[in-house]
Amino acid sequence: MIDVRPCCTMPHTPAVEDTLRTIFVRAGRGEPVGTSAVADELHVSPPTVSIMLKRLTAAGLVQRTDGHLAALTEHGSTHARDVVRRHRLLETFLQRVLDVPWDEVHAEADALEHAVSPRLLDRIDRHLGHPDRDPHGDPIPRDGGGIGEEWGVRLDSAPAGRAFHIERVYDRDSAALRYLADLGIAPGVRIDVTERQPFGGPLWIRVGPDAHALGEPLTHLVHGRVVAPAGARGTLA
Amino acid sequence: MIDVRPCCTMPHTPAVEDTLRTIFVRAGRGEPVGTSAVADELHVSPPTVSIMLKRLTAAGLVQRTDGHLAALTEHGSTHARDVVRRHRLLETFLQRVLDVPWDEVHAEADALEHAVSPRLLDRIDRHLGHPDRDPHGDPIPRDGGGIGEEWGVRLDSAPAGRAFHIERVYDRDSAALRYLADLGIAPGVRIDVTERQPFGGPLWIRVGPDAHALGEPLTHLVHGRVVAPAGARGTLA
DNA sequence: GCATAGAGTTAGAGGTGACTAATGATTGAC
DNA sequence: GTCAATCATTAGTCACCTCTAACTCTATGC
Ligand SMILES: [Mn+2]
Ligand SMILES: [Mn+2]
Ligand SMILES: [Mn+2]
Ligand SMILES: [Mn+2]
Repeated sequence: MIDVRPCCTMPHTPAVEDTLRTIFVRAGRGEPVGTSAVADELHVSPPTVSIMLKRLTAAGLVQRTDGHLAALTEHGSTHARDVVRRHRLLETFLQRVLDVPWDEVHAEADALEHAVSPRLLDRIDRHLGHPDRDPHGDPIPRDGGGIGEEWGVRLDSAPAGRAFHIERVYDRDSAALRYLADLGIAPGVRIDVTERQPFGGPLWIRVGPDAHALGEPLTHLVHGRVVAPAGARGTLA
Repeated sequence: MIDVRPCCTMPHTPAVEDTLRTIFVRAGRGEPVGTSAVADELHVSPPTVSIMLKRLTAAGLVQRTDGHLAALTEHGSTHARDVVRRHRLLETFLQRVLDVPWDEVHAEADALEHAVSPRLLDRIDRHLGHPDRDPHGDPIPRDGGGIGEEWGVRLDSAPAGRAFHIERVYDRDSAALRYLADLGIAPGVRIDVTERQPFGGPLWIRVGPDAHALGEPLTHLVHGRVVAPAGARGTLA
């Protein structure tokens, strides 16, 4: 049995920080936060996460809800946001200063986030001019709140015949990011949704002059907002 | 008892890497590498180092000599040099790109050195233009050997009445580095040794127009070479 | 109703890294 | 020559992180 223990007496090890960050991001995306889901993202076994969640709960950083799901307490959120801030600032720095490609920054930041001191992070933030968003369009939390964590509309639920403004692309899957980048899909890009096949069939889009069919898993990674009827394109073409 | 185990089966944890680096640097300075000395530098207890040295010995990375002293094997040297390369490249990057002050880069690099991937290190090296030396004048090891680890003459054994070209300043003691920087003492600077007091008394030096007395511990941190009689100054003044 | 699949947890174990306290070994002082 | 200081090691604990194997629970399907 694990004792109840205030958060401050628990060391913030890499495993603890990674778990907090994962819960924060998954919950932000509105996905259920279960033991196995977290285990998958962290590449560890479910028992490892089970024990970790128990420790985090005892420390008052996590609350368990009905069906074994996990949610951050307010205190847990504060710590998680700090880790997310480090992670996203580092991603931004790696891309802007060292030209690390889009699909590699996540893995590098995952390691570095546990090794940057607050002072160093501050220098990085200043050097970048206090950026708002990381290379995937994810908001960088600030001390005073700042931009929220809202994820907008997922591409697979965008209506056909409308334009779609891409705001965020989920950064876990490196190969998927490379593929999407090849297609020209990135935050800030506007695409047209031309056709939606039912039952998990492909979603047809246009990126500039090029048409592409996206499989369902890919569409789950892209978030943004529906902006205008695609009919406007007809007047241009 | 710890089994004999080839190096490749032993994880290169931060504790392992820090120990290898510390042995490498201490040995490079010609100082005896004992359990307590390493423990002091790593801020851990002697038993912790004792056990670590036993593991490193079993892995074929360290050899114990006569009086319990430790020395790196050739294989151990290879790994240690890699850690030192990461450490010094990071120090250089932090200073040149992020303006981290001289006396802080060591502590930051001590944490980051365990979190940079080979790919990222390569990008850092390229971004810096493959630097030779870190902010303290320490040589950055390269794959093909490169500059050696020689430490030159220690300032306390420089003769009075001669000029002294500073090549390296030992980077462990942050407060000492700050003090020396205030005095204008840094790699590449030339000073004049004006007077040597015996029995650990102060060493008098001139940095440009300013005269300073250095206590013995400080003189142990500065290495370089004796370059010319200080009498040459008289013709200038 | 019951079997099965999926998710979560418990049990048991091993590796790493850290500590304190006690014990050996060497050296230097008196 | 003995005592004390210094150094290294051993012994004994403990926390953390990870695993596999086994168990529980809860839908879901037939
Ligand atoms: Mn991480
Ligand atoms: Mn990101
Ligand atoms: Mn280190
Ligand atoms: Mn250095």
